[in-house]
Amino acid sequence: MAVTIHDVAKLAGVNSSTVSRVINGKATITPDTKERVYAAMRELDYHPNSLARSLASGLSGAIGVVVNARDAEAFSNVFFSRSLFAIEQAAQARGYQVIIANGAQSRGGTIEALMKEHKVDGLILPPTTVKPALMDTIGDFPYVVLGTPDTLRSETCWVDNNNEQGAEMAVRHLQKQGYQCIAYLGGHQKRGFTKRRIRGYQNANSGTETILNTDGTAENAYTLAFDALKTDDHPDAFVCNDNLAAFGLLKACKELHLSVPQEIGIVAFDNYPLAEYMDPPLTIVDIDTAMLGEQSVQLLFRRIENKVGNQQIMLSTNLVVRASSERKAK
Amino acid sequence: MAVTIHDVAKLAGVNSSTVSRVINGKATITPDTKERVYAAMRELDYHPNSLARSLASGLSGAIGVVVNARDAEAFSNVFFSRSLFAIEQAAQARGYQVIIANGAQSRGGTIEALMKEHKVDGLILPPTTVKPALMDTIGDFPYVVLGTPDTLRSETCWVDNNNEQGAEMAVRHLQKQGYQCIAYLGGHQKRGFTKRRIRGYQNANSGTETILNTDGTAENAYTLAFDALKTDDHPDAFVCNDNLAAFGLLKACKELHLSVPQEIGIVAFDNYPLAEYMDPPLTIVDIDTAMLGEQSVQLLFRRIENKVGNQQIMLSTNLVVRASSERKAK
DNA sequence: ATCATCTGTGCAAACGGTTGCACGATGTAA
DNA sequence: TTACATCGTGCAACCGTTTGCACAGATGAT
Repeated sequence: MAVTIHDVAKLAGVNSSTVSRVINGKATITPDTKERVYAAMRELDYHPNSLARSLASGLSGAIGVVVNARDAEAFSNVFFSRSLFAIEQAAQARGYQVIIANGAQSRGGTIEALMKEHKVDGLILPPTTVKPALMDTIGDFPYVVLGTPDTLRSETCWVDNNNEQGAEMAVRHLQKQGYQCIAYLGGHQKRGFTKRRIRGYQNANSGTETILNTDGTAENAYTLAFDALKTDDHPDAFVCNDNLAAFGLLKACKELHLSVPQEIGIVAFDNYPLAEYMDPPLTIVDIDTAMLGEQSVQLLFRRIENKVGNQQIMLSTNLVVRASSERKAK
Repeated sequence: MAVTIHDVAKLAGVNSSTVSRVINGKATITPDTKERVYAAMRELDYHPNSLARSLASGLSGAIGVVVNARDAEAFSNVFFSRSLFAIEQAAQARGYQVIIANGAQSRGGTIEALMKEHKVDGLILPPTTVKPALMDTIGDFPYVVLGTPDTLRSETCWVDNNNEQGAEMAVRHLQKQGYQCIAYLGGHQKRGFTKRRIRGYQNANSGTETILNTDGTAENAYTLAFDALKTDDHPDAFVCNDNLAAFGLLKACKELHLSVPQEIGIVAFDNYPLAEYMDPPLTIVDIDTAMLGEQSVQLLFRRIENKVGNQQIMLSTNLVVRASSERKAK
């Protein structure tokens, strides 16, 4: 049915191994022969069967991106999808396919299946999957964790943005703007990156320490912020764990007639598309998700080619200053 | 190196073809034999090589999801990533892998490569790729378009939500709430789904027709809405093409001290995570992205199994009524 | 008891490439 | 001229499955 390498070989008057070598460019071939092969390929509209290729070469030509999302909302968070965009781009540039696999850990087997059934040559994993059991089965199969694992931090291979540094930067910025009493708002305490952001907050904070952890919703952030702001000695600035928290906070400020940034300063993590349209526009600790995605793929390829051992890459974050924290500005 | 079907066969004392039949369950096998094979598989921790399997069976066991995103923002739009979540889920339930491929049309070849190199058994395509040239090369390869193609609408296979009906529903709802002069705000005119929403708006609208197309940004929506609302006989309600447009509109209303929903009613397409936290919470024409994704995969599988010809599936939308359009409520 | 049918399993040929080895032709140095 | 690399290509084994065909033994009908 489909045209194979043998058909091309016959038409070009050479052996199929020669065609293979022309395609892969690994051997020296007479320009004349090469031309005849190319011509035959063109004439027959030949496309090599990647499955046969993979079987023979032992390489699937794909990488797997594992996600751990319960629902569509978790899956569609900007952090993840922006990184995925960069991952796909970098992989495509190297001729690799990207396979996404959600909820891979739940059945306890999908990650293992992806590797052992030779569906992928390497994996990009979320930090939550990093557990001793998995690391045992993964052996020296190439993988990169996108984020900092809570455990086995120094023995695994990962790429992350520096959340601690980001929070420190946020606090220092607020301090420079003259805010005195800075609080931290939002995020589940149990999540690693929240913990690290809070640590950064604590490192840089010199005033009273106020940490208001939420369940992750804007609603909850609103409630907690409202209560905190009602008190007499309320905080005059907040570092928010994400845009949702900042959104709840803004609402609370509005209702209590506290002006932002005059009375309350706000810096939030994550640059949501809406952040700059908020009222006032939000100052943001921006995570370079594109760089994060790209670096993770590059590192993964180095691992696949066995050029390096486990490595850790920490990218720094950027502060995007907007009106919500610029006291002098207004 | 890796354990193969032959190792299992040897240990179980049978032929490898028997092992294959046990795995695939297509033939009748003596319970006793079956048990021995399973035991051997367990003992050796055998995982069938999917590449060899695919080569022999001619099926890759993967579907490709093609996207057309220039940048990370376009890629991470909630519509797409929510659908992708559902697609992945439905595919996984059938034991299929999901491969994502971005910008596949640009090089003019990636879609073709995915099919002709046997990387996928079927494709989910964005409407923008549907052009006569592609349909020629795609032949009877299984595919489903996620959205309504602008061309070849009746000859292609697609799944979409009923944008026209959604807009009609929005207008009728606003009319019932007593709004008289309803405008349409947002969206590029050239995009198919925007056109269809506008058609729905026109179908149901009985007052003056006002269509304010934007470049897609909240900024632009703000500007256009501001100008429109400054006039004496300004609209008293808007159907917004997306949440961003609604966001710009809300800002304009606030600055002009027009209260929502008393003076201005708003309904917007797409249920962004922040929509219900806005002030006031937005009434939404909700698209069931999960259903959209699932239906497209189910249809694709029917095509792969050659059970059906090209089909079109149109899903209706739901109105989620919140404060932004409930005049009587407040 | 005989013959036809059915069941479970083995054999071997695909599936469509890659690649180590061999070998003739050509080039280079003595 | 001889001896020895080097280069380009063919041969054939191999990657790990699936599957059509064959066949022996069990089953059932007559």
